[in-house]
Amino acid sequence: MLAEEGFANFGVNAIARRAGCDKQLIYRYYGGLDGLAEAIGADLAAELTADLQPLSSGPAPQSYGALMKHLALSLLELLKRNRLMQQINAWEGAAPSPLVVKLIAARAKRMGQWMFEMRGALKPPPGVDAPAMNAIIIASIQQLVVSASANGEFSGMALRTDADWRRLQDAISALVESIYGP
Amino acid sequence: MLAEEGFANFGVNAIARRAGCDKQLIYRYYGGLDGLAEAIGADLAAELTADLQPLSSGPAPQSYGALMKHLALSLLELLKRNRLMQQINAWEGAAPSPLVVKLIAARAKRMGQWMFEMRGALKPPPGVDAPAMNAIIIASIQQLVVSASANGEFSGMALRTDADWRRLQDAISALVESIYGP
DNA sequence: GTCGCTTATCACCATCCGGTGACATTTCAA
DNA sequence: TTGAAATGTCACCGGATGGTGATAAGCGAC
Repeated sequence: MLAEEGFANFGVNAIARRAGCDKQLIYRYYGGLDGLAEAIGADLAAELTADLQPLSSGPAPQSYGALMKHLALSLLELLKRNRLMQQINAWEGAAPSPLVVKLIAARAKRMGQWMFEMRGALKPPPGVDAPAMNAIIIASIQQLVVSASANGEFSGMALRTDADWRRLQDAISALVESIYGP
Repeated sequence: MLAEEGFANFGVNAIARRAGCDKQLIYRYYGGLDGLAEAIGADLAAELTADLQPLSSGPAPQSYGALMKHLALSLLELLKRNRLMQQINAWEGAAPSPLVVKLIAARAKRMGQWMFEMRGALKPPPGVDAPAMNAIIIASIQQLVVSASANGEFSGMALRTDADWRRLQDAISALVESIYGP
């Protein structure tokens, strides 16, 4: 329900209606929305772990640039598929409800671990503010995926067909290379 | 009110309460929320025009790279200051209500005009997908400003103090240069 | 003054929300 | 069989929402 409709009408009544049961059961078994958020957070962390698993299994990248390219493109694919994570991103800035905050924390923790594991001993080239650059790259990916899912485009760039997305992948690849080298 | 609280509790009752008048007046003078959105849209367009005005008055950039750097940094400053525009960006992906859609359209139109005027005859270097690159740059700026205003950071990069923002400016400058040249 | 028009205020409606208490039903062990 | 615990269902509460009709207050023209 969160993945499909977001956090707009997310409440006890709507959940119970959709689940086909009485809302009282939500209070009895989860202790209200707070407890339910806890459960959803745990579920999301598990799902995220499963999604991240295959991405770490390939051959280790040879350079920091190659690593970041892999990371960026992987994140793009993962976000494109996972509508719940899109919604979390979309609602992060709009309505930071306790539920959203909880889910963001669960996601950030898991993502950080993954990044750390994959980085290993690779170092960015000197003279480049890698954390800032990476923040810019990740931020753009998040924004573009969210806008694509909401409007099918961003700032005049269409993001609907596979060709559109391939174009974006190429641009991201070129951008990462021009920052960190091949 | 939109700038401060966003679109979360934006309704006839809340507006009337805040304005210190009866909600009936909103229906009488604006024809409900739809008409009010129209008026706000027009107001936003005017405000945006005023904000964009001084940015176009400087010396014309010498290269496409210099132009884009100027555009990106200007957009960053403008967004940082204009909380209403932050809210619009934040709510674009979350809850595309008719009001948000109207405001987005009003903003996109004005921004497009501005971009077109400033570009003039400058051409990007060959072999670079400039629209895609620009979309990435603008997307990252939007996401970073929204996250900064909501959380004070993004993906582990703090965005609170002036020094933080200067660091981001430097990164954006370096990034644009590495794409388009100096 | 008094009429008519614009302006503002109030009371009210149906609907939804989160939350709670009381009741009916099932399950299962003593 | 009986009785208690677990489970499911329903009705209700106060408060909020969007929306509308009736009523009162100001105010200028004749």
